Amino acid sequence: MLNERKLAVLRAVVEDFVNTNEPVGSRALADRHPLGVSPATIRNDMVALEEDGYIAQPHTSAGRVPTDKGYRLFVDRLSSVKPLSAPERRAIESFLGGAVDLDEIVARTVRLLAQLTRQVAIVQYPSLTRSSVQHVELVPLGGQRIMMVVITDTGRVEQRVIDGLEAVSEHAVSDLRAMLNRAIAGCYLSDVPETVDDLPAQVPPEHRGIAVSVLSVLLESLVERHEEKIVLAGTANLAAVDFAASFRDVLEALEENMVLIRLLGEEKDPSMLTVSIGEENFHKGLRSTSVVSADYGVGNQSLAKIGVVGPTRMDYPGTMGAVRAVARYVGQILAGQ
Amino acid sequence: MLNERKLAVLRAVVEDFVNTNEPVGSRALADRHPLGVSPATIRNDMVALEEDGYIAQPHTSAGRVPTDKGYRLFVDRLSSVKPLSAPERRAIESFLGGAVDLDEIVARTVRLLAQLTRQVAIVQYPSLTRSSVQHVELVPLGGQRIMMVVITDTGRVEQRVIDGLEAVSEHAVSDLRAMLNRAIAGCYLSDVPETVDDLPAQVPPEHRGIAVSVLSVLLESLVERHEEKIVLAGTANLAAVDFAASFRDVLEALEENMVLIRLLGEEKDPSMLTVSIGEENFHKGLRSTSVVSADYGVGNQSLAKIGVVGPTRMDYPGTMGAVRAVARYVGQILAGQ
DNA sequence: ATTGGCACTGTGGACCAAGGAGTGCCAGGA
DNA sequence: TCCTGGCACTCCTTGGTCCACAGTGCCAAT
Repeated sequence: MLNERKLAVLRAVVEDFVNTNEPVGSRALADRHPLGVSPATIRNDMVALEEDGYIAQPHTSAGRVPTDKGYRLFVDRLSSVKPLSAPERRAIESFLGGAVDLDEIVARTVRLLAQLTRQVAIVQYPSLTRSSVQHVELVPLGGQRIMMVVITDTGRVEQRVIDGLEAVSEHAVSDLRAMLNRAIAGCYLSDVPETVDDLPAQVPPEHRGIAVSVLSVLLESLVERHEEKIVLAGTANLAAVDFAASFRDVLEALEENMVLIRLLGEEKDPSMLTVSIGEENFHKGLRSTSVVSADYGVGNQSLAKIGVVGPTRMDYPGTMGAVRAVARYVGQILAGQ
Repeated sequence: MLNERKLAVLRAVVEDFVNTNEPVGSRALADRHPLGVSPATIRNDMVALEEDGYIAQPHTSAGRVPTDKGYRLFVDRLSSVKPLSAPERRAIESFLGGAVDLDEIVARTVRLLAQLTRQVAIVQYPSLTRSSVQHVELVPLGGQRIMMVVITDTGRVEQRVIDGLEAVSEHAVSDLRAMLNRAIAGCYLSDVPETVDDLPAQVPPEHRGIAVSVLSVLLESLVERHEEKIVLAGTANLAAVDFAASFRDVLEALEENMVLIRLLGEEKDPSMLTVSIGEENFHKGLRSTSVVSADYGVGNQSLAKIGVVGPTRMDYPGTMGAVRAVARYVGQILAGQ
């Protein structure tokens, strides 16, 4: 059905359309690409590609534009991830290397990715469920309140105030702190629930109430309600694009954290890079955008994801290259910390 | 020069233009406002207003549009802050009341303000310099590293990793922790530098190196480099507006934290509400926007600011009412915590 | 299977005319 | 002195027509 040349034509259509943002005609293709055939032949191939739904024409006497299906084929079979140039890689390295704590690493990563791709970048904080507990700190705040601070091995810090409903002594708190740390330091957060299960029993009865409060807040905040933190940058890059859907819809979608999380969460491809094109996106505001995302992590353990949102007519090889490279560097930086 | 009626005309021009987003003519004014005079008279007043630079016409046969100077006069003398309706106030209260920690309070506040004003909302975290230290925690991370966590009375938590360059014992750390807390708990952050000045001298010589490292990081992270944290919401609301400056410029300006900080920082008015209109803004990308900002705080101590960015043709009384109301509620919530 | 030729078709820009909104000015009236 | 109705003028907007252009689909020839 689709011989080599037709595929070459499709590839050329995608590349030209991405460059020019205008429907591309047979003559232009013949001129700019070494296809070795005349415009007429290309036209014939184009009808075939159009019948199969890979390209479409906005109106009768216009050139062709790739459809989502066309982009999909392009990404899957017609293109390869474009590695970054050496200067680009050095720039990444030095830019990310200067970060001092997790917040800064994440903030820099998202800005970097936005700048590199000239699109909207999304970075997820390292997942809590896949991190392990480094230390739990309990700080009496006076009155009946305690602040709990959990520090993970990935540098993430979560804090929560616990209203104890009974007065707590310094002593009780430090006992509880020691016990907690003995129990769960080094433990994966996902294993925390069963690990602390029998802890209240070990607490002297007079402090059991407060221990139960602390544990319930711990579990609720870290495990059950694993709100993933996400940051975003480069929305200004959207202004350069004209979307089929209204701009506003795209911005609105990007402001919803739940949407972003799900956007990155959709893992079709078990390998590193996932691309979700146009109508493939679950959210209707994002039907005219594509999302390129990747896992990052330390070693071969995935901690979270990063991604880029842009128009369907994006430079897929370049974007994929940037996302992959940044994901790798973030992993390295986190490992080195 | 500007008699009562001319001012009334200006007010009417502003109000109508804000409503319709179209240049407003003398006939429309006479119809929609009880000025008690004919269109011809209004026309005469309009030439006067135009000569004084309060209004302008896009082209000869069009109606008038307020200038920045016109808006300024309107805000200063012709309008009054519009209080929120009772249902609106209840909605604020219940929405903000549900927040559990500082992050959530801030996140909810910014969303609320964006929704209320249908514009871009900015909320600054409570300033570190005006908070007092509740507790300092030092956690040995193993090896030569220590994590320092500072908790303030406003619920803000700052953490930083210190690379000690020498091995530290549990014991040394807890000594240092106790000493630090004795010295600076309850102390305003701005007073911390002088308070800890003579602290190293009290440390046994063998731990003095680590004490100095800890103190320098403490000072550097909390006082000198008082990076103010800022969050933002409602950028999608910008899509509904057509700016003189490009949209992209506005979005870019809003992505720069430094710009936002300075935007809120400009305090012209010693009272609660500050309004900065169009060309008054220092940033060129924001020359076609106005900023309404207010302090919030506990008691009469200001902690930080919140604000709204919108087109110069915004509903000033309504926006100012919303900003003022939200600022008050946030203060109350923080006080109650 | 490929190609040059050719008729066909929407789009977009240029041009023009009519309609309308709003103004500035003036002379008359309270 | 101030207000008002009237009127001529200006400029934008809208709609219509026309034309050039880019690109197509088809066909006959190679």
